[in-house]
Amino acid sequence: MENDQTLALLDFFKALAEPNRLKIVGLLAREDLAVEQIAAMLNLRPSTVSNHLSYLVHAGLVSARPQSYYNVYHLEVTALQEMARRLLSHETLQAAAADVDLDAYDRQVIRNYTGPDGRLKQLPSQFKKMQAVLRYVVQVFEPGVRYSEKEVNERLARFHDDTATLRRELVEQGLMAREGGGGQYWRVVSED
Amino acid sequence: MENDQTLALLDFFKALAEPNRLKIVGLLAREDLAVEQIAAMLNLRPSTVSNHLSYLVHAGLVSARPQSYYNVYHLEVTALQEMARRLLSHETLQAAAADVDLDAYDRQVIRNYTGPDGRLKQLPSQFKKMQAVLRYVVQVFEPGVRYSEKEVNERLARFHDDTATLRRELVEQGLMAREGGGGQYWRVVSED
DNA sequence: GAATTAAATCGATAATGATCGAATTAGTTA
DNA sequence: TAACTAATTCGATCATTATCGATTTAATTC
Repeated sequence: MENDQTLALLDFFKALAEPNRLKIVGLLAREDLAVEQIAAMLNLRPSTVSNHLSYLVHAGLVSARPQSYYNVYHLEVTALQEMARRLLSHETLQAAAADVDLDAYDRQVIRNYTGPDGRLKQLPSQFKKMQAVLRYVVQVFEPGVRYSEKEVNERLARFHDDTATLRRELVEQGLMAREGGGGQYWRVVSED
Repeated sequence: MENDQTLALLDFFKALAEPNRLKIVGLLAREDLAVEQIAAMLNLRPSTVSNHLSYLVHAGLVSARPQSYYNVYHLEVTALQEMARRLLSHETLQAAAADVDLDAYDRQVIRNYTGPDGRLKQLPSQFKKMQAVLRYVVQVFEPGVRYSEKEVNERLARFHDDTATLRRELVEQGLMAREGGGGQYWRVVSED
């Protein structure tokens, strides 16, 4: 997590992920109310309602206005709609996974399929795992450099004897490209 | 609660109100993933991830597609945006408080201020409570009927001797209206 | 058919949170 | 100043749930 944006999003969801708090928001959508009034309507003790309201205030969905010697709570409709609007954008969700270790699975597969010499003990039959292996081996090719088929095979041979399969899969998965018919290969750089 | 719409809303919030589940959604926003992959990325056991995914599936935010002999999970972006859009409408929130006892607070105030004879022991000084009392006493007037000031006082006297204050407050709070200067009063019907 | 693999389910544990009553705070009325 | 009122905070209890390891299920590979 770590991310400010995402923490706010989490507080937002936590605030609304409880039945009585949803009801409180529904009541405040009609009119401003004091703790005592909400407590009577929901048949809860004022201390309980106070606790619920603290979640809503912390999420910025509700504000308290002192009036004479009690507090009147008010729904911040704009804050709520702002959050909802933010949910409609794709970047918001991707940011939630900002600090996740995206390569952890690949490393796990590599660890299982390579011996102490760094060579592949075998080629995975599973699609997922083959992809992880391919993303690993493709790193021996420099972006922007052209390689002959012989050079490609030499480099792939460091990992496994079946260089033909590796080469074909690399092209099929779009990690490398080949000039039509000729012997020129190069690494494709992903846009991620 | 009881309400289908609201229950779905609650499941939606519950599904997203947990840090690791938010991260899973963020990961699935990039690409479809299998349980094992997610588990490696988040450094959690597959059983834990499976549990989290069941919440997301139940909320309709994620779907599972069997592929060879494992499951590939997919983010239902449209379902998520549909929920977000629903949040932007006011009716959705009001529906959350559909089955709440809106008059519970008023009854509580009336109970505290009336004696066994049904008369008011005193008039509340607090604004909130006075409003509750006024909503109570105004019910002795029929909607659509016009009353002289004398008739108004007679009816209010059933509740308290200070009929002048009650009459003035009823008009001030918009619960009754008076014809300019003349002695004609009538009950105002609220739109709620 | 036997061994392997991914995922789900189950049982247990530890952490979080919903709720209440009691005590405290702060502002109000008399 | 004293008594009152609304709200918050505190301490305790009970329910929910996040997590793990072990077991089970189902599909795959050899």
